[in-house]
Amino acid sequence: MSDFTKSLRECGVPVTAQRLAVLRAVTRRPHSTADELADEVRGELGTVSRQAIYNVLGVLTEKGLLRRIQPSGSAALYENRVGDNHHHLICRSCGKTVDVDCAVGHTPCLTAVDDAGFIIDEAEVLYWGICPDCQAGK
Amino acid sequence: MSDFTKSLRECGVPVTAQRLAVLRAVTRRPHSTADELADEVRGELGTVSRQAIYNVLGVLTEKGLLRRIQPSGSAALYENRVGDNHHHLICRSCGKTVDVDCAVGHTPCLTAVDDAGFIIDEAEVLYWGICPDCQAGK
DNA sequence: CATTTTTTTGGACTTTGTAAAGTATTTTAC
DNA sequence: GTAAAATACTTTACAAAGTCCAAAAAAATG
Repeated sequence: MSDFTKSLRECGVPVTAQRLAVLRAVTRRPHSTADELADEVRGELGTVSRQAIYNVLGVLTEKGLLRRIQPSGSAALYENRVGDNHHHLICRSCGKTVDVDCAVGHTPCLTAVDDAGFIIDEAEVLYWGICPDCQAGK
Repeated sequence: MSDFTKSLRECGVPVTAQRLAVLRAVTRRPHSTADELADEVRGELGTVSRQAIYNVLGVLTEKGLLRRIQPSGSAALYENRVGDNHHHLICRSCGKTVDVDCAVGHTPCLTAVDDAGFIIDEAEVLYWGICPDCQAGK
């Protein structure tokens, strides 16, 4: 049984070809949009409906197998690196997105903050800047 | 001359009724979507095109008079509190968004991070959780 | 294996945002 | 102030991202 199959079982969701293919696609191409993942999945399975992709991404995100990030000015991106407190660097020029480990290491911002009564479960950090390639004028 | 007029002049952009009304609307209702702001503006000016709202929000954001935040799963939100390094708490349940001062005070995350060669100009932090009202089951 | 639950499909629809061309307003220079 | 030039606004059309819904298919359950 594949690792992905096991993950799905552990989350209590039925195992389908589409879900396995989405998990593989996200692993191959982290920080991809739903549309890009749909292309990847179709390369494996043939025809897959757009709705199925959105359903799968929604379920897997909800179950914590995937993480969704939504940078300003682009569609939502998905990645399978979950469980650690890493953040993202995004290029304002080309949109390239790369992982970056948390500055403080242990959910830094989550603790030292006036929480206004909120129960906080996640601190999402987006660093905006210009990537090396765009600095070089490529 | 109103403060908003002065701000626009200082940014070198022509002063129009629509721009002033958008600035007032954002001040009255920070963390609003373009659509909500359009309603506010129309309450003041009567008919205003959707495109004008988007144009104005774009220009003012670009000039640094407004700030745009784009939480996952909702349209972009705008606020007029700029220039300080504050962040946002967002309720996963009702979407309520409130300001929160930066935990460390001085662009904390911007400095201590492996920047992968990026030139970083902003660290955007979104804290996700459940607001007091939703905790109370309202 | 049959039943029940859940997912996937396919199409239409909504929301959010952008583009382009023409008209109106604001600014700038007298 | 007034006229010319620059800029913004309106209107219409379009595109992208995502959702809704009912029927068909697949997976889980007993």
